[in-house]
Amino acid sequence: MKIGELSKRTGVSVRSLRYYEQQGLITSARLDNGYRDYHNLAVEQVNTIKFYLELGLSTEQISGFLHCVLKNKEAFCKEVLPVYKKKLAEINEQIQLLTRIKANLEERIHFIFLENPQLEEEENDVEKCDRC
Amino acid sequence: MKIGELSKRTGVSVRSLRYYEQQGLITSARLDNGYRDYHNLAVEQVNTIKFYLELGLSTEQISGFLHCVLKNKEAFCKEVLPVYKKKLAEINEQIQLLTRIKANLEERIHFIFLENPQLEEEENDVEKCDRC
DNA sequence: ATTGACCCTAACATTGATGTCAAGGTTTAT
DNA sequence: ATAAACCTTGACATCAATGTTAGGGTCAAT
Repeated sequence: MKIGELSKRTGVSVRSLRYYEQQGLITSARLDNGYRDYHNLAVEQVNTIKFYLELGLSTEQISGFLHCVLKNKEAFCKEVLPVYKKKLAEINEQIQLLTRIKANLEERIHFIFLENPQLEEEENDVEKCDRC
Repeated sequence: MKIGELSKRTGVSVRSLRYYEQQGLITSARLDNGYRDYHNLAVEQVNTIKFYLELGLSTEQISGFLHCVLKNKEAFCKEVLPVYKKKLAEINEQIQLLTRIKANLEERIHFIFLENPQLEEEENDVEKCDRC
C-alpha cells in the first residue's frame, strides 16, 4: 500500500509517517516511480509506534526497543524496562511539581474568595442563575 | 543599579531581565552611556515575576496583572482570578493525563516482572545487596 | 490533453524562555 | 595605554513532533 492508505488506516499523518521513517522506526520499499510501498504489517507497526508515543516516549527511545517488541512479547525485551523506569520517574517528578503548583494556586484562589465575599456565588454554573 | 547587579540580586540572568523588559514586564531608565539603570524596587518586581513564572504562568499572562499586583494585594486584582482558574484547569488536565500514563506504565512494568521472575530482586537498592 | 488526486524532497514554522555568540562601546584599575 | 569587566543590540540555537508550503513528478479518469 502507498503512504496515503497507511495514513488513513492508522490515523497518522503522512508527514509523521515520513518522519518515523527518517527516525528509523519504519522502513518502506519503493515502487518504480519512487513512491513508498508498505507491507500490510506496517499498519500494526505504526499502531505500535503510536501506542508508545502516547505513553510519552520519544522516537529515540522507541527506536531502542521497537525492533524487539515487534517480534517478541514486550516483557521479553530487556531494553524496555529501563526506559519504562526512567519515564516513570520523570512522570512522578512532573506530577509532584504540578501537585505543588496546584496546591499553591488553590490556596491563592481560596484567599481571593475570602477577600472578595461578593464573588462567592458567581462560582456556580451561570445556566442555573435566573438573574443572570 | 545596573543590570548585572540586578541579576545578582535576583538570581535571574541578564538575558532574562532583558527579555522581561522586551515583554513589557519591567522597565528601566537609561544612563548617559546607554546602560540600563534600575530602581531598588526592581529587585522586588523581578522576584514577583519569578514567583509567577514558577507558578507556570506565561510572561503574557503575568503582564496582564503585574501592574496591579505590584500596587495592590493580589486578591484585589480582578485580572488574577481568571488566569489562576485557567491555569488550574490546565494543571488538572495534565495531572490526569500523567496519572493515566503512570498507571499504564506501572501495569506494564509489573507485567514484565511477572514474566521475568529472575528480575524480582534486582529492584532493590544495590547498596544493600551483599552479593552484588 | 487536461484535471484532480496522489506521490516525492527539502525547508521553514511552531512554542517560549533562555543560552550563547558576535561585534562593538564604556569604565575602571593598573 | 591596556586589560578586565562591564554594558549594548541583534540574531541564531535549543527541544520534538508535526504542520505547511514550494516546486515538481505520476497516474487515472474524463
